[in-house]
Amino acid sequence: MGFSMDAAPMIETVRQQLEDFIAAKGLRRTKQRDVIIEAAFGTKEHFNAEELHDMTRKIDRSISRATVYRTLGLLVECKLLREVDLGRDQTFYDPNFLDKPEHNHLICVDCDRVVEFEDDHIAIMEDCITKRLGFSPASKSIRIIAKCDQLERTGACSHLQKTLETGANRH
Amino acid sequence: MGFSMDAAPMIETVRQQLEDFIAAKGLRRTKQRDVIIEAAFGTKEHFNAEELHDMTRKIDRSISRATVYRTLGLLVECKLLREVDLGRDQTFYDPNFLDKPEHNHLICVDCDRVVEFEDDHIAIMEDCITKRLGFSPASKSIRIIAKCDQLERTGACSHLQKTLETGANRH
DNA sequence: GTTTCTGCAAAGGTTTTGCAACAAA
DNA sequence: TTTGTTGCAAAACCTTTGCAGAAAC
Repeated sequence: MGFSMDAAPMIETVRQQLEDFIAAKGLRRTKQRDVIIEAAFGTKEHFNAEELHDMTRKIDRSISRATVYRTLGLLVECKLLREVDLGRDQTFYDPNFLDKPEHNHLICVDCDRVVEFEDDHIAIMEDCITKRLGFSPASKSIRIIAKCDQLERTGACSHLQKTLETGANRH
Repeated sequence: MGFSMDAAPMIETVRQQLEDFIAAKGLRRTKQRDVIIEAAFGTKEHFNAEELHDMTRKIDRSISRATVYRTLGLLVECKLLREVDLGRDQTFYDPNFLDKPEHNHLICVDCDRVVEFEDDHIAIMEDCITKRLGFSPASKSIRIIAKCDQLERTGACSHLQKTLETGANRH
């Protein structure tokens, strides 16, 4: 659940890109960094540091929280991973920006679902606004907070059901 | 600096709105809450809890950090204040949503300036996207990260200068 | 062999909370 | 008088960091 079928080729791309970054910076490739990448890009879900730590420990129990935090910094720095603000307390990380560099997020207040979406008009509008204000575009993050139609209509939402059953996404 | 000339009438509106909220919930009006409101809405700048605590202590030195945090929660709950994510570590609060309920933020990576803007097209687009994905709009937050044209062109930015001189906005 | 990396535990910074005294209604 | 509120200090929480040993080059 939550794991992509075609994650394997993606992970090779990621590994290569990190290796280049490591070489350029005179850093070292380690077993821990490989495991953390495997965990981080073996899912298409967003995760926080604690969740990634749990995922890595399923592969190698000895990996420490500190190493997870340090590697997350590295992965963000070399642009393999992006920080996303989902309106929760911790920093979340999104492994899907390699596939879809321009996507944004809709967050449901009812069922906590996070839906990714792309829209070409947004980029154009962002350009206009930025220039109008005397700046140049650097990046953007559009977060839409929404209410679940399914819940409103039927009184139940499949995602909320799932969340309650598995205890996932609790915060 | 950073204080609005017509803050006084605004504060009366705020006080009234909080009073209604307090009455409806069976809470109490206190000296501390009055002071915190005076500080929070006596500026048009965004602030974090620590900064608001400093501002209140200029009016009444005895007000504690805990009360500031608790009152911030109250003000957000009754929609007088809104939390904004400026990409920094702490939560910031924006007192300008009463005046401009639909505004968004542009944040400069060069000079840390935060510019508020409104744009009617955004609301329309947000509606389209939300409905397309099977949700109903609840709220949105668009954050544009930009680069300062002034700095790029002239090698200096008035805001950056000011920031360095006064030590404001440091983080 | 040198330099980077790791795990541990401790520290850092922000926000929340338990509690006894206090103030509002 | 009752109930909500405050200030203090401690706790909780996420994240970073110092250090000695281990691993990569």
